[in-house]
Amino acid sequence: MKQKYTDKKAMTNKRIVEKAAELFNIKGYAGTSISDIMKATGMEKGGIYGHFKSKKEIALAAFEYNMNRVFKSFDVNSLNGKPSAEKLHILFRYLEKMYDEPYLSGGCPLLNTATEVDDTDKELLLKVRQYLDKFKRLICEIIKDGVKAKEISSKTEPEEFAIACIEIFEGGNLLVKVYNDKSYRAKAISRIKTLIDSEIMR
Amino acid sequence: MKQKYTDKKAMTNKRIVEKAAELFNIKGYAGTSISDIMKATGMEKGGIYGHFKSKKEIALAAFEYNMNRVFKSFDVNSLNGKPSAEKLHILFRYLEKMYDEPYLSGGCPLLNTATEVDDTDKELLLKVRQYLDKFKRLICEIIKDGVKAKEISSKTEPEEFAIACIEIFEGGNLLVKVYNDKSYRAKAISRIKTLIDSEIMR
DNA sequence: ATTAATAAAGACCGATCGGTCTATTTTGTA
DNA sequence: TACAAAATAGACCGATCGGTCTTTATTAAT
Repeated sequence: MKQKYTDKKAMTNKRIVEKAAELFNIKGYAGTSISDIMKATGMEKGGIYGHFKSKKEIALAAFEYNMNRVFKSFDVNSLNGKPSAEKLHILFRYLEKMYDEPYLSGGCPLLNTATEVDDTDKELLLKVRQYLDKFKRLICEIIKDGVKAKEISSKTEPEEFAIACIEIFEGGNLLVKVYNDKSYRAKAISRIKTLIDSEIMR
Repeated sequence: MKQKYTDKKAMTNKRIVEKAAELFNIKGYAGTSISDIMKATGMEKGGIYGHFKSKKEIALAAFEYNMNRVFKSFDVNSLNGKPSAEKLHILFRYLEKMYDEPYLSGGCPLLNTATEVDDTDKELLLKVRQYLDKFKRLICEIIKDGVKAKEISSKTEPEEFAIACIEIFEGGNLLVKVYNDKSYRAKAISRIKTLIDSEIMR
């Protein structure tokens, strides 16, 4: 059977991506070398290049891995039936937990990757954009549902509102870095909560 | 006279810092090589290392240069006598202009530098912290004056408020990068304005 | 057990990295 | 104009970069 080969390949592939994802998120794309990945995986160069054709291919896979790790375990269906404000609150509380070290070291991959590659690598920037769009859409859908259910003022622009939430969140993530203090993220999220409440009809 | 030597040295030093500042802000610390700086300045390696003892010394000077460029031409005294809300509005309008390309290519140096070095270079991170503190203090002082003048509610926490403004601003700067669209900064600033107005007593 | 296919190892490549050192040029002094 | 000092050039260094290629293990099929 061909299954066993494929399994092994997939497992090794995953090991490389996992380790590389952490390195890239901490030291950046330019700051991480193949030899760093070799040390982290315990593999030799030939082994790694049997899985990826270039450093950038690893970086692309690593970024996707980090982003999926953040969002994958969020169950959208668990929000069903809840008021919009609570939905958003649950989302950001979830993110606060996901962004905690050591689960995700190096901070927000969106923030890290965007700031590094925006002027230097279109392909990676596009991937960042895709995931930020996804993040935005998630918030947008909650808002739209809330407006439909007449919980949220119809004057609320879902896109604008989502952008506002994301900017506060990422701004918070930045200050977490600068002051090495997670409470900035918590406070940012509580400001997002205030913003949400101000859009709720009563 | 010794003056002429010193002048020349200072001028060359400035030329190196200027060019390096742009490169570091666009390509990052790890992504910028000495040979990049050689090309940009038209100087040879020996000349550059006559001015700085290491790449990091150049990076430190370059970051300070970028930050001073952003804040230096802001005249705090010009705010005298104006209402607090207008003071803050003037500040962020000023920043919006300063952050426009091509005047400052590569985006916000605070954002760029913090995200790259937070896990890798304590010295640079400290510099970032210093300038972010300065930024925060500037906003804080305006708020405190406003509270004293009974324009702003005494319930407003100056520190918290300043942090909120900075996070929105930097979040906006991040989205400018991701979508390559300056309007995200403008919209972020208009949300900061809304935030300010909500603290004004009427 | 033999053979074919796959995966991984690791020697090797040219290019470039940050940094040093000496030779040369430019500048100021006498 | 001769000399000293300061500034710059550029050859040179070992280390490391990303990437390739051949050899060696490992695994599956016969």
